[in-house]
Amino acid sequence: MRRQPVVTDLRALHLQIAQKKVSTSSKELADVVGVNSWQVRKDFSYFGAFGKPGSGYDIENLKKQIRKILRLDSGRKAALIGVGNLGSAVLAYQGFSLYGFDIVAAYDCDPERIGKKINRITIEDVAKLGNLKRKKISLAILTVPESAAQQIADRLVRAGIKGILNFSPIRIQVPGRVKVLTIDIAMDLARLPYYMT
Amino acid sequence: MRRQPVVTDLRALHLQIAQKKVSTSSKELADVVGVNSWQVRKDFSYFGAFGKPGSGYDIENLKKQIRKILRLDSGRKAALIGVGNLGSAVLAYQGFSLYGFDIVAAYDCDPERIGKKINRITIEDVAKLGNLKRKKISLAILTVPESAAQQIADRLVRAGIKGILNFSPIRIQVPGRVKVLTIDIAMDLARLPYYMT
DNA sequence: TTGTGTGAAAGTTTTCACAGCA
DNA sequence: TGCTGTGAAAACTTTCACACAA
Repeated sequence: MRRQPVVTDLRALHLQIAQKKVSTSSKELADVVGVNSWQVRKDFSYFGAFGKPGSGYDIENLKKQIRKILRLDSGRKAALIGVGNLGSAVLAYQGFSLYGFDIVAAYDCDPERIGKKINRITIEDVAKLGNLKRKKISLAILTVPESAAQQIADRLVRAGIKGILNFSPIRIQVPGRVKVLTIDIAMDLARLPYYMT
Repeated sequence: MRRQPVVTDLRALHLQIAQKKVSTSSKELADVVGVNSWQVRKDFSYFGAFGKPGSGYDIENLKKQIRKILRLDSGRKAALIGVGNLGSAVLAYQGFSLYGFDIVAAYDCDPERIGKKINRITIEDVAKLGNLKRKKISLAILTVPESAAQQIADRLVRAGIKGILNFSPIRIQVPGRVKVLTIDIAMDLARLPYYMT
């Protein structure tokens, strides 16, 4: 499978909706995300033909199509585990609805935090992770300390989670059917000097 | 230029140092980072020949070489701008020294926060961003709200910053000589459902 | 005329397999 | 023998340029 800049087009579309536009072109989308127009067209062509020659793309329809491609059309639910500074920042962040999904639950092991509310979500005891399945939550955001990450990941897998966004700087081990995406902030920062003059 | 998994090898090396090992092989490194042994060798070969046939790599020497390749050998300094939840989490994180650099300054605009200490760093007034040059800081971590990101980025560029790790979900505009790496958490999460079964 | 969708060319990365050194 | 370093093949991605539909 290929890289997936189609995601970035979703954000571009939202910018154009904010400008009350009804249709757009591959050139306009490309300018917003910083690529070439034929890259946008090629990426779309991999999944189908959504535009009209001469007039471009209907924004509402294109948005619907991209959401379908990315499987963001069925109101995905996510849970966040570990409500420290990083977890709180992610919980408070408003940008998820843009992509058609919501963080609907948060878990922590600290009794001080359990029961408190952040952004309308009540923090639950991590012992209750088992209820993820009942709540039909399939995505997890893992913002726990490194030492707890693997153990919590195991429990997430048992609770039926299918995708994990992992913020701890370790490679967590999961069965092949579960997709993990790791964000290692220190490693990302370490990449910068190589590209600096 | 090519992708840069050499960075991930640095972490693997540290794990092996923790195990008091003196030498290692491409196979061992590959297992830790989750790739094939010939991928590790090919990546190294792009920069030189660091190993000995039959016996593998001397860990201390390899670490030195990788740091040199990634330009992490000259004690790089970084500043963090925006000490909200996300900024605090990054400041508190201990993992940067692993890659040979340090966050040595933090800035915010909130008078409540200015003067406070997190992880031995005193938060300064964002009005004093100009002193980055004097402090020989060349990297910045941008954890300010989306609305302030471009404005602060402009000031970072004027203060001589050469690389920015940007956590706001916008494409910030900088001169070509400045390298920006953007981490968009919502977009990363949006990528997951596509890969889920 | 304008702007899509795509086939073919160029460029890059990944994978393989093995010669050769310690 | 054990493990590196690398040339050559395969796979993939990016770029280009243009036929054609509205």
